[in-house]
Amino acid sequence: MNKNRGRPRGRPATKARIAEKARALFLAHGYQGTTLRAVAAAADVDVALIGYHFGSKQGLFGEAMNIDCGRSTAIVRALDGDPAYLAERLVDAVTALWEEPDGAGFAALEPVAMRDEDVMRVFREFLEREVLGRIADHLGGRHARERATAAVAVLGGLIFTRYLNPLGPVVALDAADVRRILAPALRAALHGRTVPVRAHRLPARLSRTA
Amino acid sequence: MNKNRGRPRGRPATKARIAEKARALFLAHGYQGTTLRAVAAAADVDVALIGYHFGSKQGLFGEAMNIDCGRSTAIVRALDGDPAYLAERLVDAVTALWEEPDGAGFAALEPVAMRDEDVMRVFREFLEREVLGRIADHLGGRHARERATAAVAVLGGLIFTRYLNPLGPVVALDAADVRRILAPALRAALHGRTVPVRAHRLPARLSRTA
DNA sequence: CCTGGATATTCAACGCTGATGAATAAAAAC
DNA sequence: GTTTTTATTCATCAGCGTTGAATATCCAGG
Repeated sequence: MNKNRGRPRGRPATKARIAEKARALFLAHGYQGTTLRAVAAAADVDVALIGYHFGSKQGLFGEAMNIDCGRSTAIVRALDGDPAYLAERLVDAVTALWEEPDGAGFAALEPVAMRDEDVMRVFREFLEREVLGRIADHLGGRHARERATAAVAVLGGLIFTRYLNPLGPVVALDAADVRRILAPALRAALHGRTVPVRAHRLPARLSRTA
Repeated sequence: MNKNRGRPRGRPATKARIAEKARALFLAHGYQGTTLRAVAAAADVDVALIGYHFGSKQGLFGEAMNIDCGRSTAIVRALDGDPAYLAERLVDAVTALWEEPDGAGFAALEPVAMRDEDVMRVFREFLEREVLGRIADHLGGRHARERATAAVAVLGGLIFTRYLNPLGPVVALDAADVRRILAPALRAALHGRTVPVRAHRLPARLSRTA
């Protein structure tokens, strides 16, 4: 009568394996693009076991993507340290600012923040004065303010797509992933590199598309 | 033999009625929250008729939301052409999308957009489905989705800091300036470069500050 | 007027999704 | 040694978007 049913022998870390495979699939294909059956197949497990361990797809998502952040620091302090990793520290500072564990982060005012004009103005001033201004001062040089503006645009993009108007694929990342994939862009913004190849021919080429 | 089947008498504007009801439902419940069967029921029509008129759910969304012509396709068209200037074309496509001269751009819904949860949701789905998905498909390769996510974060930053919650220094730029200072960041995001120097020492260095 | 294609509509089914209750086997508690 | 708790599979559900076929009306050519 016996099939593969019932509790298996030993203590296989099945739940952890499911979460691990789920995380990889969520990162690769996004939330909608990842089916529970695909996760179950990757973990070599029945679909129903996911429901047993995690309750629902959202429960699996929440647990698999569990943000491990436990950092708290201001943007300004990110300016100190090795200039080579300034971009990484700035990205980390933004994520840490929201995802502070003890409810002290900006995450508290997340849900309704977008509809409140006052909150948005606070935001604007924070980005413009605190972030942009300090970054520009720190960078120095001829085009410091332009480069700082680009950097703030990138950081604002992180804030916008992850917290204020959260996009699934951005939320799916943990803080380390965010740093990894966004730091290169922020570094390019900070360094203010121009077009690396054949820059002089750019405008003519682009005039048609724009 | 006759049922309710076949072409009805007269010239009922069925297609327009479907799009109209669909638009209301998309705004009320979002893309995922709106089922084709609900739309069909609201329009007093069979589900299959939607497929006949609009091809797919995405087609219905595009037509109902008027983002099919010259809007989402502007992003798609930017994908064609010299890969070396893909970043420039994408930045231009976003600015052009808002700053279309004849009032046809997104600028029309700008003032109230931020406070309207429904508009934001549509916007979110536009970014996630139309922009991120198409960029990921176009890039291909192993980390295509990650790189597309980074790119959308950068483009979202432009949208956020220039249009939705306008920051003075960003608004002060013209379209050419925006392209010049933001294209390097977007290019880095698209190429998905990792840390250029001493990458292996990164985690230890950051653990203190972050 | 008649006829034949083009058009618009419903019907019926498919394969897939996420979810759930029941059966079962091992482990843990008593 | 028995009972309870835990982990797992199986079988099935309703709902989803999509598709092929049937059917009724419109419209153009004779």
